[in-house]
Amino acid sequence: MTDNQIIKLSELKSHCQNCSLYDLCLPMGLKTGDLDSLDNVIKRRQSINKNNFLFRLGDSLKSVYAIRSGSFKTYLINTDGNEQIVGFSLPGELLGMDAIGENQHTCTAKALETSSVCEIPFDRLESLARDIPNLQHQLFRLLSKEIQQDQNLMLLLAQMPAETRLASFLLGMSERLSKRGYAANEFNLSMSRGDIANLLGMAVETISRLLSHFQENSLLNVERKHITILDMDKLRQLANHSAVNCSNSSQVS
Amino acid sequence: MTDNQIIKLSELKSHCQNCSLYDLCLPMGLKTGDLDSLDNVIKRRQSINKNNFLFRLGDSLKSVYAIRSGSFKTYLINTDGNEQIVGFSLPGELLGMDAIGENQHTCTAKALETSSVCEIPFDRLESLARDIPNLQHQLFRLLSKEIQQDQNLMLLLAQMPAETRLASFLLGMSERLSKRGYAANEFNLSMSRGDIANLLGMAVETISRLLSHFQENSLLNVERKHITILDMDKLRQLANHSAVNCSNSSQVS
DNA sequence: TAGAGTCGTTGATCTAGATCAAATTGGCAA
DNA sequence: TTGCCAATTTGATCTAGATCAACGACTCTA
Repeated sequence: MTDNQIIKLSELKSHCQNCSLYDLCLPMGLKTGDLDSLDNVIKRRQSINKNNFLFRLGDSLKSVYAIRSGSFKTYLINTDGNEQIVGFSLPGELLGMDAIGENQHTCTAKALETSSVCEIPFDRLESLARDIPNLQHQLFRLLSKEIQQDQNLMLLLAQMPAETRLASFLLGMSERLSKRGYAANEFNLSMSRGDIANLLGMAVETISRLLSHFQENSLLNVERKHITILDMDKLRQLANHSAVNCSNSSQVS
Repeated sequence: MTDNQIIKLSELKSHCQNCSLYDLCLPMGLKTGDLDSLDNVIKRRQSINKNNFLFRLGDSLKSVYAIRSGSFKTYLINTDGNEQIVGFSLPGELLGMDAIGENQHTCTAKALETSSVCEIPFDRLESLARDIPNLQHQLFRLLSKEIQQDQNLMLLLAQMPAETRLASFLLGMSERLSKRGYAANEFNLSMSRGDIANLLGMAVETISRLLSHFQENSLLNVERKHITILDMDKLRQLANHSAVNCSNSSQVS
């Protein structure tokens, strides 16, 4: 690799236009000129180590964050002091929009692995949205999509048995990851069994047992965090043909 | 009542400025000039009979609706064809924002009783939001508030026992109704036991038993749909000091 | 590289709340 | 009014999945 190429590479990495997540992230559907405006607003790259916080419940809203790599869990703290995970976030998703209502974050976002994000100061994003109708519409879309996702998760929690919940969760992860260019049938879960259990309203033991059970039935291959989906159709059947997108963060498409 | 008064009354009823829900509804925080613009956009008054639909899953997004009187339930249909209620909506709340993401409604809104709404064409609202920064911010707030509410309901569904769920639901209804000027400790539930059970992910029988139980313990007085809260503190305790706002519609404050 | 702590798995038991069954009440159409 | 249907209540039973318990496997630290 020549010096020239190296320079180009670093240049590539620093603009929305050339970001590999371009069509997943906020810029989707913006015209070139508008993209430049957005580009100017974004504070690029910030690295967060595993178990560190991107923001915490109660933090005042300064920025929203586009995830470049890694993953996060977002959770509430209930009155007993326990966490309730409300979503896992993957690259290309926008995190932190929850705070707009109260001007402060209503949940905490913790890195599940070393991750990197683009920081977007919110006040500038909001004023930019007034100048770029398309961006305003995009933001409305993101928020309303998130509501839909949460509602689907509510449905799952309110009336689906454990098996359906887990199948639906795995299917959702598979779909989201495949959108990001990863294999649909083979991936690593960055979150613990406990985190999955918490999100789905079940006990860790039940998650573990179901995974073993899925493996016995040749639906999955489970090797610690590494999941291989062997029979997608069967999994879909168990999931009632509905994959939950438990992102609790905003996805464009 | 003189003719003159009648005329004035009808005039009163037809403008946001004079609506009794003024400070609950969308106009909150807008300046007089901006209010006039909003006023011009609103198609006033539409009456919906019990069990009729305000919109249905799949309908294309034309308008959002501000509830003037009555109440609605909003629900999804799961893959087995069963409904999953995601919220109940009361006067002063905005219904239909769910549709922005896909440009079509992702849930169905059905009147629980004869109700009346103000219809607000969405395209005009969106363009108005670009001209009125405060309105744009207001809309962002509404959407993000709804996300918060849904997340709190998720927490309830994922980790709280039946008793806490119902107590929290009743507390939420009480709080919302009292904001609307009704008594906090005495109200009518417009939805059936079955609807409550569905929202909270429980069986009708459990709802019924718990209500009887609450009554035995002098927490409540239950007479069919009419609920009187006798011991608010105790109810709060059972609810873990968290009231779910299961509005699935947007509330300003 | 030993030791401690965390995470995951598996088995045994228990229980909150579902499901099934039946009686009671109320609302409403004819 | 009567009769019917839907909603609610109450009781009896059953079960999915929680909880408790014990152990094996990884991972991090020193």
